[in-house]
Amino acid sequence: MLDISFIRENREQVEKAITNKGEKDTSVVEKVLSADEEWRAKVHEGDLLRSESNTKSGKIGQLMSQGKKEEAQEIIKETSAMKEQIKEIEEEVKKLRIERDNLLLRIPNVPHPSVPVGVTEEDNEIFKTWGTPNESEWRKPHWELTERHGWVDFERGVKVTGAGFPFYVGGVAQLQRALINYFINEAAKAGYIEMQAPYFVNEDSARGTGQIPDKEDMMYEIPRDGFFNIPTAEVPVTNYHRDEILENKDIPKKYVCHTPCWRREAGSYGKDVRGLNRLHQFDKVELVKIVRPEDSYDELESLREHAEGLLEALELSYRTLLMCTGDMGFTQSKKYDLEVWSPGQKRWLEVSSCSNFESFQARRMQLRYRKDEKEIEILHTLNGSGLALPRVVSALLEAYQEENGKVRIPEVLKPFIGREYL
RNA sequence: GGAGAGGUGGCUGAGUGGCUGAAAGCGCUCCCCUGCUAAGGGAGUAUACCUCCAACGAGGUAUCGAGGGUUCGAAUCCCUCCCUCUCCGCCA
Repeated sequence: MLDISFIRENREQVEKAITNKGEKDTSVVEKVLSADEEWRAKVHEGDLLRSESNTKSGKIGQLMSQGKKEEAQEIIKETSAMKEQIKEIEEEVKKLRIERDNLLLRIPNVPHPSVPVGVTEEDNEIFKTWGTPNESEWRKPHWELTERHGWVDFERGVKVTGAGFPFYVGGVAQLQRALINYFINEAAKAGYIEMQAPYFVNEDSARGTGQIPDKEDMMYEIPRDGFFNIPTAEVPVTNYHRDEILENKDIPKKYVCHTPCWRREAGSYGKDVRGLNRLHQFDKVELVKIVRPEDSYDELESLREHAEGLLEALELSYRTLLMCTGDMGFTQSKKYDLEVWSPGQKRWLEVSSCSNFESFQARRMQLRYRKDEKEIEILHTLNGSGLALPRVVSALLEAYQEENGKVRIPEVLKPFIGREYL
């Protein structure tokens, strides 16, 4: 959610942001401004009336205690008349407020000036490439390897739950656990506080990070209890400090959290979802930062570098994309995607997405800090995967396979597994 | 899940219809006093929104778990929900 006064003062910039993010109709800005004006006028009208009524009610109290019942009766008549009017205005205020806020929630975050303007993924900028994508023909896709070794059981996953909920068995289960440990350890070294979070969140939390409204279809729901399964640890971890005013000395906050993630992924099919490429449940280690506004872009770079460092330590070739305005999503102001090279599939797989939300999420969730004695300011939030597990696993299996079908264990993971081959 | 108790400011805790945005204490900030230090005195110390102002600032409204209701007027009375605690049940 953008600041309404920011929209008031930077109307053209906001309209341009909407266009650049791929929405043709910018009339929502016009609408939100006029709704806001209407709302403010009504609020003022109500405030004045209530003030008058409060004064009169006070007088009634005085008169009553002095025993002047008749005089009091006079005023009671007056205030009774006002009562209905106040109620009416209050209802209108409420209606206008909801109207304004609904419009406000439909305005996307404004992209940072450094973000390339574009429409589709074609327009994303290749920010950097690390390593050389291995093109050798003999390398098999990971699903052949996992099948041969019995490492991932898709069929029984279907039987027990449904498509997209595989079992990991033996080597790959071990590998995933090793990766999770490695990722968390690295984050801890970099100053992130390790956290374990709930796997369900309530509606307020889903709204806080921007999953609702509009993106509730991505989440699994537990309607009986009013919960959503988390689609990413971003949701519980960022909401951890929702509705709080943090002390200046406690900023920045940096958290690392491993959770399973559930996503309905409606409408996807074909080779995109083959093997481990796209699942309904997957594990991810997530990095979340809550920082001072003036630091957020530096923090985005260090977040990206941290995630890149993990792939480098695993010696997996990757590239980093700077997402263009049209491909970056509603809530972000700047976003990098990290894509690892999958030598068996000969394609890039997204394994991390590092974003700065500026104050967009923090404003929704009233996440603030005391800047000094006089001022309280909205914080900036960021998050990035560090990293998403299944695609790292597939790239790893494919990259570390040998022609005889065996899979070597990367150097940095050996301490966790304790042998040469998986 | 059943029975009972309760949710007030950064914390502790008063407050059962008007003078309570809220006593008192603690904490914190600033000032004063004091050379003897686990001392004393004073002032200040919630958040959001609206209006006015070039600005410093001034004024108003709302908020005592959340939402609704009663009333001229609600922290205080009524209803619903959420949460916490105690006992019982269940349980990794």
